[in-house]
Amino acid sequence: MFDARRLLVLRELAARGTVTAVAGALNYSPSAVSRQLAVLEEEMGTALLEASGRRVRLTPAGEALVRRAGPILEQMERAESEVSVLASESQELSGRLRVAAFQTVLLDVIPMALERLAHLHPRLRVETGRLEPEDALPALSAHEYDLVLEEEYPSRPGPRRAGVTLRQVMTDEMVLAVPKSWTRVPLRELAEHPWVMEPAGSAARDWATQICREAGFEPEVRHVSDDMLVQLSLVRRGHAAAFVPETVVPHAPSGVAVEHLPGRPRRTVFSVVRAGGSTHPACTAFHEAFEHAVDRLHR
Amino acid sequence: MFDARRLLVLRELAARGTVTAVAGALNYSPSAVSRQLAVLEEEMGTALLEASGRRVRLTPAGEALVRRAGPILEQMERAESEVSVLASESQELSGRLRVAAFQTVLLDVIPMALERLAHLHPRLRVETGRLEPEDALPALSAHEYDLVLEEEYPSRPGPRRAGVTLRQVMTDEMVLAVPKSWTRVPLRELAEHPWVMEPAGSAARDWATQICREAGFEPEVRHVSDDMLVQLSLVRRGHAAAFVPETVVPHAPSGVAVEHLPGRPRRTVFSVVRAGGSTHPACTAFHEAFEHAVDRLHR
DNA sequence: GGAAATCATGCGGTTTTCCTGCACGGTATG
DNA sequence: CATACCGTGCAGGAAAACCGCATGATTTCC
Repeated sequence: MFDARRLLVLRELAARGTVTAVAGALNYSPSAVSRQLAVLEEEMGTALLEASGRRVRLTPAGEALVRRAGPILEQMERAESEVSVLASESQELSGRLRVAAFQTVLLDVIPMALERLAHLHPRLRVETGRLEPEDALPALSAHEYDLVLEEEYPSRPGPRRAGVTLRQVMTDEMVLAVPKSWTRVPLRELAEHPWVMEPAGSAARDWATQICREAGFEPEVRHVSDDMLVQLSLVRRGHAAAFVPETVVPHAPSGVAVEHLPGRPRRTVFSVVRAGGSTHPACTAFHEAFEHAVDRLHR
Repeated sequence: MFDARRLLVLRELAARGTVTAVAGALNYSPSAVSRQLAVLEEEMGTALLEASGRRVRLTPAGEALVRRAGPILEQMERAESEVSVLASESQELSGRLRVAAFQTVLLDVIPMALERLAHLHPRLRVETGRLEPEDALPALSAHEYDLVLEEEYPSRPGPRRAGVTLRQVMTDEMVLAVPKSWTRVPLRELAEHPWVMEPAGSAARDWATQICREAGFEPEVRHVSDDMLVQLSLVRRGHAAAFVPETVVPHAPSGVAVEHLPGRPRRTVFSVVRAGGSTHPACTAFHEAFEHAVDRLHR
């Protein structure tokens, strides 16, 4: 019988294409990954990959094994979660939970949630990191993180994904931030003013652009930043208008005026975990703490 | 993530109750088993077993993990089988197949099947062993054997079991063996003669006893042996009558007369494999060779 | 077309893991 | 109360796993 943990390596290889990339994702050296795969081939009694130029390609047997890997690893994680649930009834929650998030929740909600978690579950070690949305899912399935927070904007449904469980954890009104020096103007009259928006291709940018178009103009994006604090600074100095989530408004310096948008659109924030881990007590505890923090923040 | 192979150890513990017994079944030392379980507990982050007298008992978490173990190990084996099927399309069948059987098939059918397998799949190493029927299933799930042959007698359905796949591989007429010196007599007139039968509690013994009772008498079992050759020797020397499968008749020494039984009852022989391994090419090849051998034998 | 970058994979060498044998402490058995 | 039995620690030796580096092959880029 083979070591199922090696399936993680094989699956990463299928996803990333090169041994070196897998090594980077799993914090191994390339030679270690190469050896792991060689051992897996021995255990399986057949070749799973073949040289293809300077890279390697999966054989049909390798492809088949990758297809089987998901359910196996998911079941293993389900078992782990169930055992942890049973264990948490009689002992303190412990272990490690690695959470990836983005700036606007890292600013306030996450620290508040961490505070509560540290109090309720002192032996649970919660690590956080920032991750670009496109890296989130790969990092999740590579076990680089255990829980990823993502955001979604109205009428922009995100892609539906397999092997993970989503859960909405907060919603957040999107508001308009403009310099106080500007006269109070309706949205459509900002056509002539410069904007600061997030980088092209991001969900926030797409949504912002759409809002402007619906208001009848194409925004002049003079500044680009995915940092809300940078955006607010630009707004304060009179360089741009911006759409920001309500959560960051308390961080807005004086000189920034905030207005509701028509229809009061809201973004939603949800957590993504590997399907097998959705019932893990650490995951449950994080959700509880996160939602508790959101409650406190909204008061 | 934990090493799923340790689930095998845990499951054996659940089935056998003591660390020492597990060690015996898996060919490990008791301290190795103890260590494996301790490591599994570390990997799970919680206790899976607790001391109970001089033995050890599973905790609720341990019980839960055992329940999860079956599907996980089965899926892993299914994956292994699928990979082997793919591999056998492009390369010679290799590896090892451990087969447990009982005497009457070990005498002729198995050697003939081995001959064919050695010819068709020279790189497949087939090992055989003899096993008491009650040890067969535990040995199968402990991966001590990969395929077990069992026999079943008419109107004595065996227990239905989970996690394994059965397949009928031959049927065999049960005949009456008596010394040639005895006058040709119908079954019912053997009431006064001594019998040799298999040990009490075996399926063969139960069936034989039932046959005699249906013929109107209680057999006088003067000799007990599970060895058909011993039984036939006793018959030849005039010490007993016996029921034997037709397969062993060629081994009967002169001096043994064989007669059909009323209704020509047949025993069936079937193979048992772990459910995940039923599609493994080595398993398929064995079935093919076995059935081929049966065909040749019946000609 | 050749130099440089990229990629997979071997080879020492060190650290970690895993197993056996043995001994010890605790528990049932007679 | 002696004896057998069970689980588990502790050396010690064997195997596995990892890294860094070097090598050979291939692609990319100038």
